[in-house]
Amino acid sequence: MSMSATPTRKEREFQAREELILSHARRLLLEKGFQAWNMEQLADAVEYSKGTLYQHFTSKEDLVLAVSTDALRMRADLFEKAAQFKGKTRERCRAIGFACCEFAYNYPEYFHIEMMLKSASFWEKASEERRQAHAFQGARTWRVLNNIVVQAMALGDLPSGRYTPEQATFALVSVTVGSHIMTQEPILRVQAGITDPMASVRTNQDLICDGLGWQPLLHDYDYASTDKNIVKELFPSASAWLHID
Amino acid sequence: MSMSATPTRKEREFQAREELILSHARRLLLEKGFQAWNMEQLADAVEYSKGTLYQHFTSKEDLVLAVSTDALRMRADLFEKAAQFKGKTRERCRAIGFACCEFAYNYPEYFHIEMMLKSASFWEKASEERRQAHAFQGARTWRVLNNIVVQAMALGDLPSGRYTPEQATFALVSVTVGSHIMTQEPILRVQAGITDPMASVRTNQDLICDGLGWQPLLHDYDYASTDKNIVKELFPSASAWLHID
DNA sequence: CCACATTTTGACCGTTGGTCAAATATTTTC
DNA sequence: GAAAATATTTGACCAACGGTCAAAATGTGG
Repeated sequence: MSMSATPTRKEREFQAREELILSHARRLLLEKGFQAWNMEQLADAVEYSKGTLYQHFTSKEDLVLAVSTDALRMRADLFEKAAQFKGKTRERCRAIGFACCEFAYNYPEYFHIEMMLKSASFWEKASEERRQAHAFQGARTWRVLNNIVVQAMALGDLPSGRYTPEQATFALVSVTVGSHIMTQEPILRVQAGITDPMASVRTNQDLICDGLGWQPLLHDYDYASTDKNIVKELFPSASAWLHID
Repeated sequence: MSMSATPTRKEREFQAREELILSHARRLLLEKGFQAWNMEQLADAVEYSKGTLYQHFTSKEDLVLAVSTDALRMRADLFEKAAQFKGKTRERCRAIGFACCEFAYNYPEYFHIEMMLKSASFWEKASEERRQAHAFQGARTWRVLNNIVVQAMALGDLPSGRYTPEQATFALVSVTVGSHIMTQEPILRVQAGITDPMASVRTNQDLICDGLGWQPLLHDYDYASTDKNIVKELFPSASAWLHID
């Protein structure tokens, strides 16, 4: 019965078990999607019973939302790290693009899950707590990118007359999400002749930035050098998904 | 036992019933999504039994895929109609943008369903016939847009050195899908201050076109006149979703 | 060692997608 | 036009699964 802020042994055990459950659920989601596994199987995997799972999560949807929010938190972390990059505003925006690819490489199932959250009656079945946690992490990623856009306009790198910062940020978010989803569509990949999905995503981001008139434009500057620095300083492990010919 | 190509009475009745089922399923999907209705309820609605439904569709997923493909066919029809617009290549591309908004307005549930198709184990449960039908309609929409891009490059409206036609088409498809999905996200709508979703989608398409250097650029030409003509000639009913201040 | 509190369990429930033998309707045959 | 043959429709039934809860197991304090 501790009144202190430090967790008791019980509380720590509870937390450790929750992470165990989440890690196994993440694996199942990655391997099988949402439908092709059930709570019984997950209970077997973590070596607890079904009833115990429901002490941590109100429903299967609540559990999946928790997995998704965990991933979203990591993405926000990567975004904040990328935003620290020293350079012009467009270079920093570019660093965010790398962060998003780094994330997508490590959590390839994430966008699928995120799409499920939008369509189904997921939100009704999830607990209020987890809904708020998800919204909070989503707001973090938005804020990081929007801050860079605001600064770019303040500095004059990005024309401020035609589009509001929010419009520009929204365009970047939309093209990024859309590109990640579309690159994961096998049929479209063949039609569009895509061999390097991450490169396609970043190309589309460049198109939006150029369309916004974000200086310096793609072909007026040596972004190859920028990219080298971003990778070296922020994402040394990016070579796993970065295909440079 | 007719050997002729014209359908017998039975075949016509079967076809009519299939359309009845599809129209009720479409309504249920629109009102309740995927989970919040079951095959029993659909059977009641069409005044047939569950068993009869399964003579038309191999599974609930197969049925939903059929609804989705129907919608996709209408979209392809609208695209082909829009591509006929007389004008510069970028104006025709713009007409496609209008077609997509017209479609999204009439089938607001479509993108949600389309996202379900990507994530879940939908395809396994659907019949081979319906899978092919869906791929065919998808290919139609791609082709229409890609043709315009190819022509634009041939005419010199669109620089052909930097991006391939497929890359340009892919960028437009990605930004469109991403924008439609994102505009349907209530939280993001507040964050981005979006009051007119369709306008946001079309703005993002313009940004990609400008980024590609598709002449004439957005602010070098009187596209307001173009838009008036597109609406008048192709989509007279667009006033329902077109908010012009 | 016992009494009490907490945690864990898995049998059980309701719902739902899907099946199939029986009932019903339709067509063919004589 | 009645009986036989064929085709269609039905809804009871099944299995799978998310979720619940009384009982068993475990832990705790005296």
